[in-house]
Amino acid sequence: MTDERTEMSLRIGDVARLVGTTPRTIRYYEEIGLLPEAPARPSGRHRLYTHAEVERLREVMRLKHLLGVSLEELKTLLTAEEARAEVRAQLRREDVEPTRRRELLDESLGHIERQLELVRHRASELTKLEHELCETRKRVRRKIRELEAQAVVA
Amino acid sequence: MTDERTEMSLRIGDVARLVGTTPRTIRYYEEIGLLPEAPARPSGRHRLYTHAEVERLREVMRLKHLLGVSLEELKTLLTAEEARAEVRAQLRREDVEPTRRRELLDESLGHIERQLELVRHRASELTKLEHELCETRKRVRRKIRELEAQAVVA
DNA sequence: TCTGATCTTTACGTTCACGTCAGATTTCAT
DNA sequence: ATGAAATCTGACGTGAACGTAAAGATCAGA
Repeated sequence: MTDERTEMSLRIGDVARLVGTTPRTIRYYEEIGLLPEAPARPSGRHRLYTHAEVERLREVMRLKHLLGVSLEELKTLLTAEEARAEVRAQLRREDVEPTRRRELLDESLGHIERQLELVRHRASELTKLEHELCETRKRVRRKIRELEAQAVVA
Repeated sequence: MTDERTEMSLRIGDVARLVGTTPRTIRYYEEIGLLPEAPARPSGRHRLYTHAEVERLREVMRLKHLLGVSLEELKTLLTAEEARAEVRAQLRREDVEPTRRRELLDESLGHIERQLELVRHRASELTKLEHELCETRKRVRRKIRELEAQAVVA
Protein backbone atom coordinates (compact mmCIF):
# COMPACT_ATOMS: atom_id res chain seq x y z
CA MET A 1 0.00 0.00 0.00
CA THR A 2 1.28 3.43 -0.92
CA ASP A 3 -0.04 5.11 2.20
CA GLU A 4 1.19 2.75 4.86
CA ARG A 5 3.26 5.65 6.07
CA THR A 6 0.49 8.27 5.98
CA GLU A 7 -1.98 5.79 7.44
CA MET A 8 -0.30 5.51 10.79
CA SER A 9 1.39 8.89 10.90
CA LEU A 10 -1.25 10.69 12.94
CA ARG A 11 -0.16 11.72 16.39
CA ILE A 12 -2.46 12.60 19.24
CA GLY A 13 -2.14 16.34 18.65
CA ASP A 14 -3.06 15.95 14.99
CA VAL A 15 -6.09 13.87 15.86
CA ALA A 16 -7.17 16.41 18.45
CA ARG A 17 -6.97 19.22 15.91
CA LEU A 18 -8.80 17.18 13.30
CA VAL A 19 -11.81 16.48 15.49
CA GLY A 20 -11.69 19.72 17.45
CA THR A 21 -10.70 18.58 20.89
CA THR A 22 -7.59 18.21 23.05
CA PRO A 23 -5.02 15.46 23.56
CA ARG A 24 -6.06 15.23 27.18
CA THR A 25 -9.61 14.36 26.21
CA ILE A 26 -8.44 11.62 23.88
CA ARG A 27 -6.22 10.13 26.56
CA TYR A 28 -9.10 10.36 29.03
CA TYR A 29 -11.45 8.52 26.70
CA GLU A 30 -8.85 5.82 26.30
CA GLU A 31 -8.35 5.74 30.07
CA ILE A 32 -12.02 5.05 30.81
CA GLY A 33 -12.23 2.50 28.04
CA LEU A 34 -14.30 4.56 25.64
CA LEU A 35 -11.57 4.33 23.02
CA PRO A 36 -9.52 1.17 22.57
CA GLU A 37 -5.93 1.52 23.61
CA ALA A 38 -3.50 0.71 20.84
CA PRO A 39 -2.47 -2.77 21.97
CA ALA A 40 1.08 -2.86 20.67
CA ARG A 41 2.30 0.35 22.24
CA PRO A 42 5.04 -0.12 24.82
CA SER A 43 4.23 2.24 27.68
CA GLY A 44 5.97 5.52 27.13
CA ARG A 45 5.93 5.57 23.34
CA HIS A 46 3.78 8.00 21.42
CA ARG A 47 0.29 6.98 20.40
CA LEU A 48 -0.29 6.67 16.66
CA TYR A 49 -3.64 6.80 14.93
CA THR A 50 -5.16 6.04 11.56
CA HIS A 51 -7.76 8.08 9.74
CA ALA A 52 -10.27 5.40 10.53
CA GLU A 53 -9.74 6.06 14.22
CA VAL A 54 -10.23 9.75 13.63
CA GLU A 55 -13.58 9.01 12.05
CA ARG A 56 -14.51 6.81 14.94
CA LEU A 57 -13.68 9.53 17.43
CA ARG A 58 -15.76 11.98 15.40
CA GLU A 59 -18.69 9.64 15.62
CA VAL A 60 -18.21 9.21 19.36
CA MET A 61 -18.24 12.94 19.96
CA ARG A 62 -21.21 13.40 17.70
CA LEU A 63 -23.21 10.83 19.64
CA LYS A 64 -22.18 12.39 22.90
CA HIS A 65 -23.35 15.76 21.69
CA LEU A 66 -26.59 14.60 20.11
CA LEU A 67 -27.75 12.13 22.73
CA GLY A 68 -26.44 14.04 25.69
CA VAL A 69 -25.59 10.89 27.59
CA SER A 70 -22.84 10.29 30.12
CA LEU A 71 -19.60 8.78 28.92
CA GLU A 72 -20.51 5.66 30.83
CA GLU A 73 -23.78 5.22 28.99
CA LEU A 74 -22.03 6.09 25.77
CA LYS A 75 -19.56 3.34 26.47
CA THR A 76 -22.26 0.71 26.60
CA LEU A 77 -23.71 2.09 23.39
CA LEU A 78 -20.29 1.92 21.78
CA THR A 79 -19.58 -1.56 23.00
CA ALA A 80 -22.22 -2.35 20.45
CA GLU A 81 -20.28 -0.42 17.83
CA GLU A 82 -17.17 -2.30 18.85
CA ALA A 83 -18.97 -5.56 18.35
CA ARG A 84 -20.10 -4.45 14.92
CA ALA A 85 -16.55 -3.58 13.97
CA GLU A 86 -15.53 -7.01 15.16
CA VAL A 87 -18.25 -8.50 13.03
CA ARG A 88 -17.06 -6.65 9.95
CA ALA A 89 -13.52 -7.78 10.58
CA GLN A 90 -14.57 -11.41 10.96
CA LEU A 91 -16.83 -11.22 7.93
CA ARG A 92 -14.05 -9.96 5.71
CA ARG A 93 -12.22 -13.19 6.36
CA GLU A 94 -14.68 -15.41 4.61
CA ASP A 95 -13.70 -18.44 6.61
CA VAL A 96 -16.34 -18.05 9.28
CA GLU A 97 -19.00 -20.68 9.30
CA PRO A 98 -22.47 -19.48 8.25
CA THR A 99 -24.00 -20.28 11.61
CA ARG A 100 -21.57 -17.99 13.37
CA ARG A 101 -22.03 -15.33 10.69
CA ARG A 102 -25.72 -15.38 11.25
CA GLU A 103 -25.24 -14.95 14.99
CA LEU A 104 -22.94 -11.99 14.50
CA LEU A 105 -25.26 -10.28 12.07
CA ASP A 106 -28.26 -10.77 14.32
CA GLU A 107 -26.36 -9.30 17.23
CA SER A 108 -25.37 -6.38 15.05
CA LEU A 109 -28.96 -5.80 14.08
CA GLY A 110 -30.01 -5.77 17.71
CA HIS A 111 -27.45 -3.12 18.58
CA ILE A 112 -28.49 -0.91 15.73
CA GLU A 113 -32.10 -1.23 16.72
CA ARG A 114 -31.34 -0.22 20.29
CA GLN A 115 -29.53 2.89 19.12
CA LEU A 116 -32.29 3.65 16.68
CA GLU A 117 -34.90 3.40 19.40
CA LEU A 118 -32.99 5.87 21.54
CA VAL A 119 -32.47 8.31 18.70
CA ARG A 120 -36.08 8.11 17.54
CA HIS A 121 -37.40 8.75 21.01
CA ARG A 122 -35.34 11.87 21.40
CA ALA A 123 -36.09 13.05 17.90
CA SER A 124 -39.82 12.75 18.52
CA GLU A 125 -39.58 14.62 21.82
CA LEU A 126 -37.71 17.41 20.10
CA THR A 127 -40.17 17.56 17.25
CA LYS A 128 -43.00 17.82 19.74
CA LEU A 129 -41.27 20.74 21.41
CA GLU A 130 -40.79 22.32 18.01
CA HIS A 131 -44.50 22.12 17.26
CA GLU A 132 -45.35 23.65 20.60
CA LEU A 133 -43.03 26.55 19.97
CA CYS A 134 -44.60 27.08 16.57
CA GLU A 135 -48.03 27.22 18.15
CA THR A 136 -46.90 29.79 20.65
CA ARG A 137 -45.38 31.82 17.87
CA LYS A 138 -48.63 31.74 15.97
CA ARG A 139 -50.48 33.11 18.98
CA VAL A 140 -48.01 35.93 19.44
CA ARG A 141 -48.19 36.80 15.75
CA ARG A 142 -51.97 36.90 15.89
CA LYS A 143 -51.82 39.32 18.78
CA ILE A 144 -49.49 41.53 16.81
CA ARG A 145 -51.85 41.50 13.83
CA GLU A 146 -54.73 42.43 16.11
CA LEU A 147 -52.70 45.33 17.40
CA GLU A 148 -52.00 46.51 13.88
CA ALA A 149 -55.68 46.34 13.05
CA GLN A 150 -56.52 48.46 16.12
CA ALA A 151 -53.97 51.01 15.05
CA VAL A 152 -55.60 51.33 11.64
CA VAL A 153 -59.05 51.86 13.17
CA ALA A 154 -57.87 54.47 15.65
CA MET B 1 -61.24 32.06 44.39
CA THR B 2 -62.17 28.71 45.86
CA ASP B 3 -58.71 27.24 45.61
CA GLU B 4 -56.67 30.00 47.15
CA ARG B 5 -55.75 27.51 49.81
CA THR B 6 -54.92 24.61 47.51
CA GLU B 7 -53.16 26.95 45.12
CA MET B 8 -50.42 27.87 47.52
CA SER B 9 -50.33 24.70 49.58
CA LEU B 10 -47.47 22.96 47.79
CA ARG B 11 -44.30 22.59 49.76
CA ILE B 12 -40.88 21.94 48.34
CA GLY B 13 -41.04 18.21 48.98
CA ASP B 14 -44.38 17.94 47.17
CA VAL B 15 -43.04 19.83 44.19
CA ALA B 16 -39.96 17.64 44.07
CA ARG B 17 -42.08 14.50 44.05
CA LEU B 18 -44.39 15.92 41.42
CA VAL B 19 -41.63 16.68 38.94
CA GLY B 20 -39.37 13.80 39.91
CA THR B 21 -36.45 15.57 41.52
CA THR B 22 -35.20 16.54 44.97
CA PRO B 23 -35.71 19.57 47.23
CA ARG B 24 -32.00 20.25 47.04
CA THR B 25 -32.16 20.62 43.27
CA ILE B 26 -35.04 23.07 43.52
CA ARG B 27 -33.20 25.17 46.09
CA TYR B 28 -30.11 25.04 43.94
CA TYR B 29 -32.00 26.27 40.89
CA GLU B 30 -33.36 29.12 42.97
CA GLU B 31 -29.88 29.83 44.30
CA ILE B 32 -28.36 30.28 40.86
CA GLY B 33 -31.28 32.33 39.66
CA LEU B 34 -32.84 29.75 37.39
CA LEU B 35 -36.03 29.83 39.37
CA PRO B 36 -37.36 33.06 40.85
CA GLU B 37 -37.20 33.20 44.63
CA ALA B 38 -40.58 33.80 46.17
CA PRO B 39 -40.20 37.50 46.97
CA ALA B 40 -42.33 37.74 50.09
CA ARG B 41 -40.74 34.93 52.05
CA PRO B 42 -39.02 36.04 55.25
CA SER B 43 -35.79 34.09 55.49
CA GLY B 44 -36.33 30.93 57.43
CA ARG B 45 -39.96 30.32 56.50
CA HIS B 46 -40.95 27.43 54.28
CA ARG B 47 -41.15 27.90 50.53
CA LEU B 48 -44.65 27.59 49.06
CA TYR B 49 -45.45 26.89 45.45
CA THR B 50 -48.42 26.96 43.10
CA HIS B 51 -49.25 24.43 40.43
CA ALA B 52 -48.20 26.97 37.85
CA GLU B 53 -44.72 26.94 39.31
CA VAL B 54 -44.70 23.17 39.16
CA GLU B 55 -45.48 23.36 35.47
CA ARG B 56 -42.75 25.88 34.96
CA LEU B 57 -40.22 23.65 36.69
CA ARG B 58 -41.35 20.74 34.54
CA GLU B 59 -40.72 22.82 31.46
CA VAL B 60 -37.29 23.85 32.73
CA MET B 61 -36.24 20.26 33.30
CA ARG B 62 -37.64 19.22 29.98
CA LEU B 63 -35.60 21.85 28.16
CA LYS B 64 -32.52 20.89 30.12
CA HIS B 65 -32.98 17.28 29.14
CA LEU B 66 -33.86 17.87 25.50
CA LEU B 67 -31.38 20.59 24.65
CA GLY B 68 -28.61 19.31 26.87
CA VAL B 69 -27.41 22.78 27.72
CA SER B 70 -25.73 24.01 30.89
CA LEU B 71 -27.87 25.62 33.56
CA GLU B 72 -26.20 28.91 32.71
CA GLU B 73 -27.23 28.74 29.06
CA LEU B 74 -30.63 27.56 30.14
CA LYS B 75 -30.90 30.62 32.34
CA THR B 76 -30.45 32.98 29.43
CA LEU B 77 -33.01 30.98 27.45
CA LEU B 78 -35.42 31.24 30.35
CA THR B 79 -34.80 34.90 30.88
CA ALA B 80 -36.65 35.10 27.60
CA GLU B 81 -39.44 33.02 29.07
CA GLU B 82 -39.48 35.33 32.07
CA ALA B 83 -39.81 38.31 29.79
CA ARG B 84 -42.71 36.63 28.01
CA ALA B 85 -44.45 36.01 31.31
CA GLU B 86 -43.91 39.66 32.14
CA VAL B 87 -45.40 40.58 28.81
CA ARG B 88 -48.47 38.48 29.44
CA ALA B 89 -48.90 40.05 32.85
CA GLN B 90 -48.63 43.55 31.45
CA LEU B 91 -50.93 42.72 28.58
CA ARG B 92 -53.65 41.48 30.90
CA ARG B 93 -53.82 44.93 32.39
CA GLU B 94 -55.14 46.62 29.30
CA ASP B 95 -53.76 50.00 30.30
CA VAL B 96 -50.50 49.69 28.41
CA GLU B 97 -50.13 51.98 25.49
CA PRO B 98 -50.16 50.26 22.07
CA THR B 99 -46.63 51.37 21.26
CA ARG B 100 -45.30 49.63 24.35
CA ARG B 101 -47.47 46.58 23.69
CA ARG B 102 -46.03 46.31 20.22
CA GLU B 103 -42.51 46.46 21.60
CA LEU B 104 -43.19 43.72 24.12
CA LEU B 105 -44.78 41.45 21.56
CA ASP B 106 -41.92 41.92 19.13
CA GLU B 107 -39.44 41.09 21.83
CA SER B 108 -41.46 38.00 22.70
CA LEU B 109 -41.46 36.92 19.09
CA GLY B 110 -37.70 37.28 18.93
CA HIS B 111 -37.20 35.06 21.96
CA ILE B 112 -39.44 32.37 20.59
CA GLU B 113 -37.65 32.43 17.28
CA ARG B 114 -34.28 32.02 18.97
CA GLN B 115 -35.51 28.99 20.87
CA LEU B 116 -37.11 27.60 17.76
CA GLU B 117 -33.87 27.95 15.84
CA LEU B 118 -32.01 26.01 18.51
CA VAL B 119 -34.59 23.27 18.68
CA ARG B 120 -34.85 22.93 14.91
CA HIS B 121 -31.12 22.63 14.52
CA ARG B 122 -30.89 19.82 17.02
CA ALA B 123 -33.96 18.09 15.66
CA SER B 124 -32.48 18.07 12.18
CA GLU B 125 -29.15 16.72 13.40
CA LEU B 126 -30.96 13.93 15.19
CA THR B 127 -33.11 13.12 12.21
CA LYS B 128 -30.00 12.89 10.08
CA LEU B 129 -28.49 10.43 12.51
CA GLU B 130 -31.71 8.47 12.45
CA HIS B 131 -31.57 8.15 8.68
CA GLU B 132 -27.98 7.02 8.81
CA LEU B 133 -28.84 4.33 11.32
CA CYS B 134 -31.68 3.17 9.09
CA GLU B 135 -29.31 2.88 6.17
CA THR B 136 -26.89 0.81 8.20
CA ARG B 137 -29.71 -1.40 9.32
CA LYS B 138 -30.78 -1.94 5.73
CA ARG B 139 -27.28 -3.06 4.83
CA VAL B 140 -27.12 -5.52 7.70
CA ARG B 141 -30.53 -6.89 6.80
CA ARG B 142 -29.47 -7.40 3.22
CA LYS B 143 -26.46 -9.35 4.35
CA ILE B 144 -28.68 -11.56 6.46
CA ARG B 145 -30.97 -12.21 3.50
CA GLU B 146 -27.98 -13.11 1.37
CA LEU B 147 -26.93 -15.56 4.03
CA GLU B 148 -30.36 -17.14 4.08
CA ALA B 149 -30.28 -17.50 0.31
CA GLN B 150 -26.91 -19.25 0.51
CA ALA B 151 -28.26 -21.63 3.09
CA VAL B 152 -31.14 -22.59 0.82
CA VAL B 153 -28.80 -23.28 -2.10
CA ALA B 154 -26.44 -25.34 -0.03
C1' DT C 1 -50.08 23.19 73.19
C1' DC C 2 -47.32 19.72 71.89
C1' DT C 3 -45.14 16.64 68.73
C1' DG C 4 -43.38 14.48 64.77
C1' DA C 5 -42.63 15.40 60.03
C1' DT C 6 -40.92 18.60 57.00
C1' DC C 7 -38.33 22.52 56.11
C1' DT C 8 -34.53 26.18 56.93
C1' DT C 9 -29.63 27.68 56.31
C1' DT C 10 -24.80 26.63 56.32
C1' DA C 11 -21.19 24.12 54.85
C1' DC C 12 -18.50 20.57 53.43
C1' DG C 13 -18.36 16.25 50.23
C1' DT C 14 -18.78 13.98 45.59
C1' DT C 15 -18.88 12.67 40.71
C1' DC C 16 -18.08 13.73 36.04
C1' DA C 17 -15.30 15.40 32.45
C1' DC C 18 -11.82 17.11 31.68
C1' DG C 19 -7.61 21.23 32.59
C1' DT C 20 -3.03 22.04 34.07
C1' DC C 21 1.50 21.41 35.64
C1' DA C 22 6.01 18.88 36.07
C1' DG C 23 9.65 16.22 34.80
C1' DA C 24 11.14 12.65 31.96
C1' DT C 25 11.00 10.63 27.30
C1' DT C 26 10.41 10.28 22.39
C1' DT C 27 10.35 11.90 17.73
C1' DC C 28 11.57 14.86 13.87
C1' DA C 29 14.46 17.76 11.41
C1' DT C 30 18.78 19.58 10.66
C1' DA D 1 24.13 13.65 16.87
C1' DT D 2 21.57 17.23 18.82
C1' DG D 3 18.21 20.55 19.80
C1' DA D 4 13.40 21.85 19.55
C1' DA D 5 8.78 20.28 19.63
C1' DA D 6 5.57 17.09 20.79
C1' DT D 7 4.25 13.40 23.78
C1' DC D 8 4.44 10.44 27.94
C1' DT D 9 2.86 9.36 32.72
C1' DG D 10 1.39 10.64 37.02
C1' DA D 11 -0.72 13.84 39.96
C1' DC D 12 -3.36 17.44 41.54
C1' DG D 13 -6.81 21.26 40.28
C1' DT D 14 -11.45 22.87 38.65
C1' DG D 15 -16.31 24.03 37.51
C1' DA D 16 -20.86 22.27 37.17
C1' DA D 17 -24.56 20.12 39.41
C1' DC D 18 -25.94 18.50 42.81
C1' DG D 19 -25.59 15.07 47.63
C1' DT D 20 -25.31 14.93 52.50
C1' DA D 21 -25.00 16.01 57.23
C1' DA D 22 -25.95 19.08 61.23
C1' DA D 23 -28.54 22.01 64.16
C1' DG D 24 -32.24 24.60 64.60
C1' DA D 25 -36.96 26.52 62.98
C1' DT D 26 -41.66 25.87 61.10
C1' DC D 27 -45.86 23.66 60.11
C1' DA D 28 -50.07 20.47 60.34
C1' DG D 29 -52.66 17.73 63.11
C1' DA D 30 -54.32 15.72 67.54
